[in-house]
This record gives sequence, structure tokens and C-alpha cells, in this order.
Amino acid sequence: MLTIGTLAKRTGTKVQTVRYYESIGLLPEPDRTEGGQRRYGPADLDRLAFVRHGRQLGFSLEAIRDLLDLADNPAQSCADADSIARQQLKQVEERIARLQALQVELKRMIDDCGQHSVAQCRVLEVLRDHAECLTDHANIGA
Amino acid sequence: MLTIGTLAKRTGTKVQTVRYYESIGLLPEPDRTEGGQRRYGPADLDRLAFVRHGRQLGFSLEAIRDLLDLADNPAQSCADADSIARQQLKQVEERIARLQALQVELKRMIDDCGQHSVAQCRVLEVLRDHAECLTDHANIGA
DNA sequence: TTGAACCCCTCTAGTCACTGGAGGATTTAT
DNA sequence: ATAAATCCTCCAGTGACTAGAGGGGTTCAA
Repeated sequence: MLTIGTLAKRTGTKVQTVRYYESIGLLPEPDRTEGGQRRYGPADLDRLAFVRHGRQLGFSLEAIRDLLDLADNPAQSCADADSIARQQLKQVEERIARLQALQVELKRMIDDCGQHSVAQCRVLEVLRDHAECLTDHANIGA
Repeated sequence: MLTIGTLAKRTGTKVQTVRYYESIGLLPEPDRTEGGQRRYGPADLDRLAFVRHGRQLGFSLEAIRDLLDLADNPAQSCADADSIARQQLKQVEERIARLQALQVELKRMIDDCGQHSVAQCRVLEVLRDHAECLTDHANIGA
């Protein structure tokens, strides 16, 4: 039986985060000692590892919840898991594209900056004048 | 004199967001009509455009606050603005690298998925078994 | 067995950058 | 004069945690 601290350490999670996952129903309520402390078994370790791994792959907790449901009912369709993963991939690819546009823009700002005097800083110019922009970059660079 | 709605529309911002920026001191308190409604001038439009443009480039509001200070005191150093932009670029590049690692992993999951039966879905397998991972992808794929 | 060290508990509130809604006032156009 | 559209404030919620206060539990050695 593992304490919450051990469980957290083994999965690279913070203790508070484990309790948070429990509070939102992503992890089941574990056994407790007489003193009221949580004690976990191997199944809990697996489930938390699954969650963390999903997070590392950029899945939202909502998506992970769906994937856990699928994993709990293995008779169901693989297609659902596949489509969740495909959605995730699409989002990741969109983010990459947006960030690459920002990268170009930022590099241009910085390159230009070196050649100008203090009073006419290109970084600030570029921010002031949207027209300076080469790319019509998308909404927010998350 | 512009209403808040017009100001918002011109800068691609929501009305609530404009008020939010005012509430955190990013925009100055504007004039008001006798009835208490906000009325904005061209300087407000510029400042808000600057903020929005910064956001589109992925700067945090904190960074934008610093950049606005620099823009307000043009006698100060361009180097500060440059270093903020450089930090931002570094962060963007890190995010791209992380996302590209995720992309590889997700593609592999999805490619493998098609070849397996419902009962042994690769997507779920990969999430279950960290050992399945080729890449040791970083913390959270933001 | 007593004490120290370290862990655990709940609860509340904060983070970031907004977004949404309730319930009501103002402005504008007809 | 009235209707539609916009505006106001205030409060609460999002996602995914994170931090801290104030207290209790567990474990090990002396």
C-alpha cells in the first residue's frame, strides 16, 4: 500500500494534483488508514500513470476521462479512441503552425532591433503597427 | 469618440475583455458620458491595438505591461524590449519542440491503431504503458 | 516512551486571461 | 414615445493545477 506521496513521486505528480484528480472524479476514492490517510494499490498507480501520460501527450482531462471510459470497457470501439487521438493530433498541428508563424515574426523583430537606435526600437514599432506584420498570424499563440 | 463596442470591434477584442484590461490597469480609465458610459479616443485605440498585437505574438499580459512602459518612456533602452522579445522567442521555440515530439508520438499511436483489433487498441495501450513511448516527451504539451 | 522529523489531512484562495450571465440603465433611431 | 441596441456593474466560472494555513498521523531512533 502506497502513501499519496509515494504515488505522486512514482508518477511525477504533485500530491495536491493527485487529490485534485480524485476531487473531480478522475481517480477513485482510495482506502484510508484509521487515521484517515489515503493508501493506494497498484491499480491506482496504473490509472494515475495513464492520466499523466495522457497529459504529457497534451490531452485535456476531459479527453482523458473519455479514454479512461474506453479503457474500462474494452469491448467498445477502438474507433472512438482513435478519433480522440486524431483530434488531438490536429490540435497539436494547428498549434505548431501558429507558433511557427510567431517564431518568424519574433525573429524578424529581434533581427531588425539590433540595427536601430534606442529611440526607434523595432520591437516596439512592430507591436505598435500591425501593418508592419508580414504574417497575418492567428488569434492567440497558445 | 468611440463606444466600447466600436473600440472592441476595431481591435478584434470582446467588450468584456476591454473592461478587464482596464480593471487590471493595462488601459487607462476612459472618459465617461453623463450616463456613465465609456468613450474612447484614438490613443486608446492605439494602446489596445498594441496590447492585442502583443497577445497575438504570444506575450503574456505581464510582458505587455513591461513593453507598454518601455513604449511610454522612449528615452529608455531598446535592449529591454529586445530581451523581452528574445525571451518570448525562446519560449516559443521550446513549445514548438515539445509539440513536435507529441506530434510524432500521436502519429505513431494513430498509425498503429488501424492495424489492430478492437480489443487491443494501440491508442489505449500506448497510454497505459509508458514504456511504449519512443520519445521521453517533456512535461505538459502546452 | 517520548520526541523529532516528516508526512498527511481539509479548506480556502490564487494563478492566467479571459468569458458569460443576471439585472438594470443609457443611447439612438424612428 | 417607444423599441432596439448597446451599455453598465457585479458575480461566477473556465482548466489544470498550485500554494498556504492550521492542524493531525506515522515512523523511527534514543
